[in-house]
Amino acid sequence: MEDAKNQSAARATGSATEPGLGLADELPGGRARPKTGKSEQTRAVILETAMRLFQERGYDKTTMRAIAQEAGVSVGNAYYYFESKEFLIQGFYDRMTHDHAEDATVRMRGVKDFSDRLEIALISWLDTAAEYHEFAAQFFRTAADPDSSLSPFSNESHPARATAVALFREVLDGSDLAPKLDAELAELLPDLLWLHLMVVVLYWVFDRTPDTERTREFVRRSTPVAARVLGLSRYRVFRPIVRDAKSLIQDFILPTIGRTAVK
Amino acid sequence: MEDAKNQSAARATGSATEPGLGLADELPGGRARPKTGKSEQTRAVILETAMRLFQERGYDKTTMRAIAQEAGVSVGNAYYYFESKEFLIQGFYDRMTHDHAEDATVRMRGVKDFSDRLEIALISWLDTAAEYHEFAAQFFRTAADPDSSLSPFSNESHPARATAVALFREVLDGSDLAPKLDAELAELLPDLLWLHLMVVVLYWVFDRTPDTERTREFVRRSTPVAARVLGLSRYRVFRPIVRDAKSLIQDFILPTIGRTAVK
DNA sequence: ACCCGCTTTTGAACATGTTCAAGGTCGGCT
DNA sequence: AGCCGACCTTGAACATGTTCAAAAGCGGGT
Repeated sequence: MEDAKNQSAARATGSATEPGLGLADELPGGRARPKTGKSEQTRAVILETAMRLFQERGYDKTTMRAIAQEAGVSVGNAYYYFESKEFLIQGFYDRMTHDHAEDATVRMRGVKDFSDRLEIALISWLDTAAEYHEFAAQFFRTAADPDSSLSPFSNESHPARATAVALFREVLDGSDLAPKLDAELAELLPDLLWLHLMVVVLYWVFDRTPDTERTREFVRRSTPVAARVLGLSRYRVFRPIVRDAKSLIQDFILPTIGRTAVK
Repeated sequence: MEDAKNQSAARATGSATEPGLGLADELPGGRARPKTGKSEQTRAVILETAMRLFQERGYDKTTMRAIAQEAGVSVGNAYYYFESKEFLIQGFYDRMTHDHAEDATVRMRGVKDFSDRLEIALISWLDTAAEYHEFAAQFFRTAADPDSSLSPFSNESHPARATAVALFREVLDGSDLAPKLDAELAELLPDLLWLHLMVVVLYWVFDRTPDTERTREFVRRSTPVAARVLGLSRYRVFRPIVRDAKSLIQDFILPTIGRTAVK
């Protein structure tokens, strides 16, 4: 559990932040390394090829040899840029998060009702992720490993989560519910709504209905309930229970998922 | 996603129900097959050996070759009894569920307060699972695969879940809370509490504190909140929201997790 | 005793993720 | 030009889960 971290690894760092179309024109005369751009390009080719093959054949059926061959490089070269096969998934993760945030923002424009905004954000995720549902299960298995850096919670260095949480902050802030809420609670909500998305994702992964219609219905049904619970939270009677829930979330949930926004 | 199910597999069926000490003395002159007991014994030896090695070295570090060698059989023979390496995990799963139910029942004896009973049941699970925490992560990754028959929800043929749900029914029924609850809600609760356990398990898998102290604290803090929410549910004001939540659970949660008790 | 068919067992072969020592490329320095 | 060192690239070798055709028990019918 504490080993296997000292081989030739330690390469394949950073990047993975670009949605996929980067060509490294930026920072022409960078820090201290020449950075011909050639290297970045090789990396990009490998990633693009992998993502395409994953989508065409699924994760398990896509071999590293096939990726290397299609990308026109050697197997070892792929490993020079990506620590393991799993790390190639990161590409999807980042791209999806980016696309989702963009799409949801557009769709929410003009909508004020919190429940509606939340539903839009979640449905938007389902639409964005739709084309990957086929092999999402295999990808999910990997993401569930706490030791993997691909785990949605835990493991720092995940700007994707920050992007997603920011989106949910927008869901809340742009709604008519925001001004009515307790400030402290409002502070926790973006992370909590992201957690709601994680639950939806879990549901979605297991969903085998056509077009994941069941998950969509689940979203349509659960968002109004969530909205209603939040709406009620400001009444006096609930003061104590809201306090409990808040501290529970603050002390035990957020610290575990990477405290994106907490101070 | 729909293939690889027609090879030499289809063996390695049933069983996996015994906590581990079965020797097949029962049913001496069984149905139609001789069933020397030899076969069952080989299977048992392989399973026991595998479980021991998993515990000693972890899941990934235990090779099928090592299991076979230690068990004194050939690799192929292990595959004759177990469809894959993952299926060996089932042994743990079943044993733990059994031990947990037994231990929790004893510990709850005499305790009436619902919150206390729930806490006992959950802490009991943590104690039962403690020795496996080391390699639980690796096991968890497998369990997260919707296509795997080891997934805690979905995939029928899991008596373990029924056992666990029955335990939580006992948690509720033996408490002072039971008579105060709406009958319909009470019917859903066992499954819901089992879901609570699943959340705790998720938390536990990611928990790296000594003796998983953080998870224990999480349990101690979350059970009173759960109890309070349930206690409140019988008041009139909440009628509508309870109704919403109930139908949400009934229509979307339970059917997905294998409707252990629903009718 | 012998053969038949079934279950059980074997071990070599296969597939695929991963490693690694060796070599190649390239920009700059002398 | 020629060399240096860092960065890239290669492909064979390795580790391990899995398959499969063949062989080895084994029980009963003749």
